[in-house]
Amino acid sequence: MKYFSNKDIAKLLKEISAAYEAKGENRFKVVAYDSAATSIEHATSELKDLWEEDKLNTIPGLGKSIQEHLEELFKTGKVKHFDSVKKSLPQGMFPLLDIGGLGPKSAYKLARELNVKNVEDLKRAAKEGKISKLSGFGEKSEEEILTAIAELSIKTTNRYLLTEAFPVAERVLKHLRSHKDCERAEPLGSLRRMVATVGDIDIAVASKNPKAIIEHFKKFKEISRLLDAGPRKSSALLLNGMQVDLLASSPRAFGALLQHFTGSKNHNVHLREYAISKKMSVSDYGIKAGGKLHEFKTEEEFYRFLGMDFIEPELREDSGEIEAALFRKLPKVIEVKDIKGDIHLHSNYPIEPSHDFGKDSFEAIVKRAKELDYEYIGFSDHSPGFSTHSEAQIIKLINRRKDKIEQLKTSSKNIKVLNLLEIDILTNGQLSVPEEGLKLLDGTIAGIHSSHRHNKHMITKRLMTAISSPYVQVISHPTGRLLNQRESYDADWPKVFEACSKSNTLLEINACPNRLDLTDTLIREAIKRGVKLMINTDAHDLKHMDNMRFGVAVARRGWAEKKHIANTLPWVEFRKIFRV
DNA sequence: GCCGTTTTCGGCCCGACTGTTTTCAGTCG
Repeated sequence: MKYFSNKDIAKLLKEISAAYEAKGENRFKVVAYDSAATSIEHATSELKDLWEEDKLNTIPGLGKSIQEHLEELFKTGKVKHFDSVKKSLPQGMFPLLDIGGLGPKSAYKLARELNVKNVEDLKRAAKEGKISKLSGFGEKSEEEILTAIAELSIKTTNRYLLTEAFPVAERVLKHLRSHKDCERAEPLGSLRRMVATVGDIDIAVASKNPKAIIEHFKKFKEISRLLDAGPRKSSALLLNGMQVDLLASSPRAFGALLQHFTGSKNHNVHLREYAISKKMSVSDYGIKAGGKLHEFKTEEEFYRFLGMDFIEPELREDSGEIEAALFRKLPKVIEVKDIKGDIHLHSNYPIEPSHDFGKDSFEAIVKRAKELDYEYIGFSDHSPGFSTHSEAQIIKLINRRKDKIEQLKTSSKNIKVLNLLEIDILTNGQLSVPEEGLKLLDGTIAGIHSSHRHNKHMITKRLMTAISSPYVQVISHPTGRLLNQRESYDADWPKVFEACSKSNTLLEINACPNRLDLTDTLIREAIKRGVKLMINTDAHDLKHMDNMRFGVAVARRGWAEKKHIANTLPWVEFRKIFRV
């Protein structure tokens, strides 16, 4: 049977939402399906896994009815009710929903009136001038449709890594800040919330002259097409296919704008519903209460006015943060400055020829670590190939490297150095370095680097074996995901967490921007189960050592506090984890 | 269809922008 990924399911629910809207169903039902779909798109666990663990109800917006439909989907591969809903409509409307600017109503009308079956048909109809003849459509909309169809191919379907999106945002910000009336310009939306991947770039500007800012924005060199531009809001598609949304407001009301545009959407909806219950009304202009609009320069004032604590952007996912803020129960989440060391670092030390190793020397890494004010670092080069070396050879190589690192330990002032290796958890669960070799090290980081497609049972077994080893202190990138490339593998996480908690094995939060692994939801789950974590950059290059902030961000999204993260400990405490 | 420090019934965020209109519907975030 077909595997249904979150993406597939979200698309399916969006189609059902569109179908209901086209049919003129209760609009709240339409919204319910749509928000369930959005919620699933943003979920960081696969729904199939959650369903197997009976935890579908942890996804906001999935109630009894949709959960039952999903159960049917996972069991039988289809949902009879969905099929019958879609069947009563022209099938050609669904492919049209991908076209920007076309919603359910328009897609339905076009599919029905023009009998189009797909995007190609619609393109032909537009070129023949058939669309502009329909009531409700005109020449402009016909033109818009053709443009939007042309853009389908340049608009990438993938979401962007934070490291891809930030530089683009920086260029837009630089352009905006060059205008004399720009008082502040900030990246918001999922970028500010540090979601692992972002779909577009949202930017807010504080200015006494928003109109001038919008005019200035329109002149940004990288704009391919302006999607819309009003007096305070504008959207544009860039040459690289990314979309930028810009919102400008007076500095007086910038707090509410920051809040509004940071999202998430679900957070805002929940917040506004709460406001209504208190006879207030929230918008991006401020908070209306007692017939008066209250404006806020900062978000702190904004949240305080609603009677709650300030909520860090990374927490705004409508996963309990509003209730926590009301009851002063928000976590004091970890910050970059709390980090005292980074122990997953790859050097250019040639442990064996033709090995995957880092770009920089031990010495250069030590120097950089000192600049970052770290108290300790760990060299965790990959272990020598298991299949290409005998045990004796592996031990010899580890010994040789040990000598080099020991020298470094004595010569390095003001920073402690750990002699570690990142070893492989082999397909049979065994470690890639024999016990005698492990004894030569201060500790090990173990990770799965092969056979990622093993089933849940096998992966869990492999992880459990590594966790139970007295020589393994840390499990690296525990889910194995590579954003936009490879899904997480499946493991029995509750079981893994329990084992880690018992053996005091640390789970890594890998800060590499295309990993961010553990994921935010698993971090939160792990913490609840008493697992200790640590954040490492897995740097293969000095520059990568600066990625720590992404690891900290994902930890924050998982509600991690300083006390949950082992490498916030000072050296005297931290060393106890290792054999030093 | 979802959800609950406002309720298990009866509500459901708020506003901008566009095009086709003569006051609004559709789409988007």
